[in-house]
Amino acid sequence: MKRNIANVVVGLPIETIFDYLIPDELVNRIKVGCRVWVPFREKRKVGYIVGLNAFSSFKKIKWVISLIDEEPIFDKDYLRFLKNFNTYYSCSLGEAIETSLPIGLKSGMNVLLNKPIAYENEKNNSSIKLIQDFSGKKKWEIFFKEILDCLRVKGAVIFLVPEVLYIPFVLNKLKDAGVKDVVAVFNRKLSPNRQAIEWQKVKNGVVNIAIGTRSAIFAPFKNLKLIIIDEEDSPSYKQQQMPFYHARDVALMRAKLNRINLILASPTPSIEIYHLVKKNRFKFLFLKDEKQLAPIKVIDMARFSYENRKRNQIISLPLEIRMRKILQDAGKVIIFINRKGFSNIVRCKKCNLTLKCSRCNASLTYHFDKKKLLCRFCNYQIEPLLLCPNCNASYMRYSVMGTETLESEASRLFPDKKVRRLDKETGIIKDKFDILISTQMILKSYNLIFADLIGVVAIDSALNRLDFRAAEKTFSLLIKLSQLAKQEIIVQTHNPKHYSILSAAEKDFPHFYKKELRERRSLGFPPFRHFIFIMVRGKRLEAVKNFSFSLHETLKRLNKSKDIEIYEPLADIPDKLRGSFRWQILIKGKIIKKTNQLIKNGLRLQGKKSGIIVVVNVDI
DNA sequence: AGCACGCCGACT
DNA sequence: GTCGGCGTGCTC
Repeated sequence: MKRNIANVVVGLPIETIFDYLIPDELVNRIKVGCRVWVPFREKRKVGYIVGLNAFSSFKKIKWVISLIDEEPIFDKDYLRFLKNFNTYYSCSLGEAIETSLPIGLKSGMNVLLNKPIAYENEKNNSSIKLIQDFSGKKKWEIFFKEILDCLRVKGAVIFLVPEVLYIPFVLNKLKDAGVKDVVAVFNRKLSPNRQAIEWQKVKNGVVNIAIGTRSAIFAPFKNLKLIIIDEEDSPSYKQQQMPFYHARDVALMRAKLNRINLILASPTPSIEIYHLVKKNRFKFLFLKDEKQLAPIKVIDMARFSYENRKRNQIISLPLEIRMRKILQDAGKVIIFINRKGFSNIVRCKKCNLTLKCSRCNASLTYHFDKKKLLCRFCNYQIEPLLLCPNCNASYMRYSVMGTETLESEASRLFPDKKVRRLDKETGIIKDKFDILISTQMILKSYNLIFADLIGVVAIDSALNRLDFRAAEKTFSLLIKLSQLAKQEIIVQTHNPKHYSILSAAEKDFPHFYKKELRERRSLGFPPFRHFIFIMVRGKRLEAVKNFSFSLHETLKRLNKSKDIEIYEPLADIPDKLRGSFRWQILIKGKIIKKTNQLIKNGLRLQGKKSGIIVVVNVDI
């Protein structure tokens, strides 16, 4: 029977599979996985063949214009993975295919592909290993051993790094370790041509190693046997655009379909991975090492608040004294401040109570524009308080702090010392410093910048952050900083008893993870529930709000499952970005597939509205 | 997504 | 009358 009907998907948010007639001269050349040019509306578009058939139930069928690839750009195995991907992340198969491809291939760029060699993929027996390494050195020995073992049996490796900056570092490490193989580099910042070349190297089996950022997880190796994810807990593995995939979860997906050894490494593993590893009794290597983490000293700011208020300083007296000593001995100091912007927590000046949402345990934050205190998760909101509801004796402080303030304060305290600033704007600093005022950027310097003393002055803004990972991020931040300090860390906090700060100070990992997991479980947070956000945006606030609330109603009405909770629409933070208002609906679900199905049904029933864009963010 | 079709208000 | 705003629906 002549299979002259091509089942085609396109890179649009449409789930429909379109049928096209295949011209006679192409019938024997066209294969599943090939790209074709097809007429689509009044234009031509790149289509991806996902099936071949002898019949079509569609009447007004059009002809395939031409064939782009003589050999498939994805095989059956990879297509299976893409199908898993598109159901999980609630996008179309066409969008899934296009996210997996280098930029140029979407617009029909020609590539030269070899005939595929038969390769038998072993199924379903992946091993997962988590490495916790403080030195950032010992893990490399394991990486290299695994890589060499893998290459020896003609397997392929994907090595993921969180930042572009790490790629040359890893390449050098590989060279030093005697890995002479050619390596493909994946990174969406490379030119389209370069991306296509690197991709072809993988596809044609010219290389067996791919290194890169997030998108490297799609490297189309037929013989993939090993995936290494360094700094596994880095948020940069999560794409902040549709489809909102997480490279680590995509790795798990690929590992589920083929026999792959997955190695995840971090000095501070993510809660999700820690839980997964413990639950399934995967291998967990805890590498304590000769270089101990610097001791962390906690300063209870409540006890120094009087002096501080009088001095009107961010740097507390004990920290200043310690700095003076270190600087006298020609040592270096880093003052770490959490965010460049402003903190917006509300705290009682006297008893240090911070206002929290009773339902979510998340801190309420003050929103200057609305003049309201609100919880990000459940829409709980109250009028800003003047007096503290706890002690009734003092009024609430709406604090504000930034890096510039600190810089001038440090210069004033130590006029003869070189004060420098490191944040996203200033970039990586090259000149010497005595005192460095730094943001989160310091953690991206791949442990190249050190100091004798690190003062952490605004940890509370990390702790009171508006997301459920606040405690986890605080804990890992302190541990990572203690890798960079030669002598000690001093943490100024109003929450000296908080378990994330206490367990960091005591380097008590099991305690932290146990406590945090218990908390997450009781609140119905990940990893015990999936968080899915339906994000609604548009130019007109009223339209966005109306749509959100109406969609919320529809979803509520449709939902029959006890495993799915749908929360009231809530303005995103910031609620206006690049001229668009953004609202979101949080959905907590036990099973992704079921939850996504409900969302899909809800969106279909709700219909589209002009000027309103809806995207779905799975596993925030 | 992106584009055509179609149905109401403001205007030469 | 008809120009254009945007709401609706479809793309093999």
